[in-house]
Amino acid sequence: MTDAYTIKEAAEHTGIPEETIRYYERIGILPRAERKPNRHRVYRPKDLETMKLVTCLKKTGMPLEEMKPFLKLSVGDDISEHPELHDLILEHRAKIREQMDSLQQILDFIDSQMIGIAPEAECGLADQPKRFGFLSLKP
Amino acid sequence: MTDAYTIKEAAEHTGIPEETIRYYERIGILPRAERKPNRHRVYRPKDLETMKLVTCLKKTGMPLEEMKPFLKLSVGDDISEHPELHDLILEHRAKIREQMDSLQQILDFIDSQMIGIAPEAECGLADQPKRFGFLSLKP
DNA sequence: ATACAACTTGGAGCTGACTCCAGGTCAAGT
DNA sequence: ACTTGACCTGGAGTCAGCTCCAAGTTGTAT
Repeated sequence: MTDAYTIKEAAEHTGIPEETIRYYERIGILPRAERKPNRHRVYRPKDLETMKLVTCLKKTGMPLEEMKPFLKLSVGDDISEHPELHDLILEHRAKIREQMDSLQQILDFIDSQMIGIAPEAECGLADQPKRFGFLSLKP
Repeated sequence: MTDAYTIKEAAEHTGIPEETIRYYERIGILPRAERKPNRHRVYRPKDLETMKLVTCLKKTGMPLEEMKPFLKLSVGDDISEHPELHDLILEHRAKIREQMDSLQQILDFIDSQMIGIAPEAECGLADQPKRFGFLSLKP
C-alpha cells in the first residue's frame, strides 16, 4: 500500500472538502476511486495531483465540465494522440492572459482613481466620474 | 432631453442584457431607474457608467452583494464620510493582486510544462507528472 | 457486547446569477 | 379601430457548484 490516503487525508492535503471530492467523482471530474474491501475510497499520490490540478484550473475560472478533457489524460499520454488538447490548452492560455489584462486594467484604474495619477486605465471606465477619487493610497 | 437612453440602448452600450439590467435593479445592485410617464425606464450617462462599473467589478470576481457599498456612493461623495470604503477597496485591491499572482503562476506552469523550461511554477503542482509535458509552444 | 468514529450511498436543498415567461400597458403607424 | 413593437411587472425556472442529510456498514476500542 504505497502511499494510500483516506478521503479525509486527501481533503486535508488538497484543501478540497470530502463532500466535494465525492461530488467530483459523481459528476465525473474525478475517476471512480479505488476502494478498500470495506468500500472506503483510497487515494494515491497521483490522485492528489489530479485534485490539485482541478483546484488550479478552477482558479483560472475554468468550469468543471471544461476540465474533463484535460483530466482524462493519464500520466504517460502523448499529445500526438490528443491533438485536440493542444488547441484547448492554447485557448485556455489565451483566456488566462485576457483575465490578467482585465485585472491589471482594474488595478490601474483603482490606483489612478485613488492617488490621482490616472494612467488611463480603461476597462471602459476612463471618464467615470471620480467615484473613487477620494482615496489616498499609500503603497 | 440631455442624453437619455432606453433600457435597450443601455443594454447595447454596456453589453449587459436588458433582463439582467432589470434583475440588477430588482436586487438593488442598480438604483430604481427614473421612469417616463409611460413607466419605461430612462437611463442617464452616469447610470451607464455605474453599469460599466458593475461589469468591471464582476471581472475581478466580486460577488454582486459585495458591490453594493461601492455602488451606493454617489458622484460627489467624499471618502471622509465613508471611511469603511477605504478599507473595502484596499482589501479588494489585495484580492485582485492575489488573483493575478495565481494566474501568473498557472501561466508559468503551463508554459514550463509546454516547453520544458520549468521556472518552478508552483500552484501546488511543481512535481505533477507531466500531464502537460507534451506540448510545444511557439510564443 | 456495545459504543464509537469513519466511512458509504442516494437524494434533497441551497446560493448566486441569471433567464424566461405570461399577461398587461402604451404610443405610433396603417 | 387595430395591429405592432417596445416596454412593464411579478413570478417561476435554470444552471453550476456545492453542501447537507438520513440511513446503513465496517473496524477498532472499551
